[in-house]
Amino acid sequence: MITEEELIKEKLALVEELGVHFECSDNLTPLASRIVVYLILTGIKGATFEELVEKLEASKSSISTNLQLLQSNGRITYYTKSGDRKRYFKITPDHIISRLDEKIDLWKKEMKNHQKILAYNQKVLQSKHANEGNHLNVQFSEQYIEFINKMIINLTQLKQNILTITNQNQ
Amino acid sequence: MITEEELIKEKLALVEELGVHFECSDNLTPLASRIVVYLILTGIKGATFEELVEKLEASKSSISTNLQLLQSNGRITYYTKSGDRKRYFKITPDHIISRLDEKIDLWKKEMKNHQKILAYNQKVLQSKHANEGNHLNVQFSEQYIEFINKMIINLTQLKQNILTITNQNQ
DNA sequence: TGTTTGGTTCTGAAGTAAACGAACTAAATT
DNA sequence: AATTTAGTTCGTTTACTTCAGAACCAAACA
Repeated sequence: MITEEELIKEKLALVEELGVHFECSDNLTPLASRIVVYLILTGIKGATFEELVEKLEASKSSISTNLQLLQSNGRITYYTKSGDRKRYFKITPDHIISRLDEKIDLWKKEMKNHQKILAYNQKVLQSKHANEGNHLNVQFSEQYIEFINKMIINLTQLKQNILTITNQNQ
Repeated sequence: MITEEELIKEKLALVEELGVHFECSDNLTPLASRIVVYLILTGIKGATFEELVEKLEASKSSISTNLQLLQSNGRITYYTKSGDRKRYFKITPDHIISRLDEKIDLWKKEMKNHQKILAYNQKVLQSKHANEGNHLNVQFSEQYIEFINKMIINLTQLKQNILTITNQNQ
C-alpha cells in the first residue's frame, strides 16, 4: 500500500516533468501548464485556489491570473459546494474535444494561408514566360493544400468518433 | 500582365500578413517566420543572404543567426552554383513530410505523458478504498490514450499517402 | 599580397513576459 | 461593526528575447 504522502510527492514530480510538454505544445506559461498538469492528475474532484498556491509554491496573484487565463480559453472550469466559499477548479470535462477543435482551426488557418500562396504562385506563373520553377511551385502549393485538406478531414472524423464514444459511455 | 515590381510588392505584403501565423503556429521569431514565408513564396530557385537582408530590411547579423536557426531545425537548406560564391536558401523540399513527422513526434510524446498519468491514476485507485472519482479518472485516461493512438495512426497513414503521391509525381 | 565578397560571432540595447508583493474588495463570520 | 476568507488588480522586478552594430574571419580575386 502506498501512503498519501508518497502519492502527493509523485504528483508534484509529474507536474514538473510533464509541465514542460504542455508549455511548448499548448503555448502556456510555465505556471499555467503546471496548474493544468496538477488539475489533470487531481481529476474530477478538483483543487482549490489555496491548494494550488501551496502545492505549486506560487503567489496568490500568479495563481489568480493564470486561473483566469485558463478559464478564458476554456481549459478549466470550477464548481462550488454549498456552505463552502471555495471554488474547486478542474479540467473542463470535454477538453479533448476542445483541443481537437483548436487543432482543426489551426489547420484551417494554414489552409487559408496556403491558398493565398497558391494564388500568388499562379499569378507569377502567368506574369512572365512561365519558367519551370514557377510551374513546380504551383504544383507544390496544390499538393500541400490537398494535404491540409486531408488533415482537416481526418481530425474532424476523429472528433466525431470520440463524440460517439463519450456519448455511449454516459 | 502584371509587372515584376507589383509581384514583389505583393510578395512582401504576404510576408507581413502570413508571417504572424508561422510565428505562433511554429514558434518562430518574427524575423525567422518572415524568412520562411519569403522563401516559400520564392520557391525552388531560392534567395540569397543579400536578397533577404535587402528585402526584409534586417541586419546581416540577424539574418545570419536566423538562417542558422532555420537550418538547424531542418526548415531550410541551401544550394550553390559553381562560379558563384553565394548560397541560395530555400525551403527543404520535403518539408510537408518533416512537418508531419514533427506532429507525429508531438503526439507520441503526449502519448507517453498520458501513460504516466494513467499509471498514476491507477496507483491512486489502488492506494485507498477506491472512490468513484478515481475510477472515472482512470477511465478518462484510458479513453484519451485511445484517442492519441488513433491520432498517431491517422497521421502515419496520411504521411504514407503523401509519400506515394510525391513518388508518383517524380 | 592586399582587397573584396559573403558571411559569422560577440557584445549591448530595447522590448517583452512571467511572476511577485502590496493594496484592495466583496461576501461571510463572529 | 469588526474581522476573516477568498480571491482580484495594479505596479514593479527579473529574466529572457530579439535585433542591430561593429569587429572579425575565410575564401576568392586582382
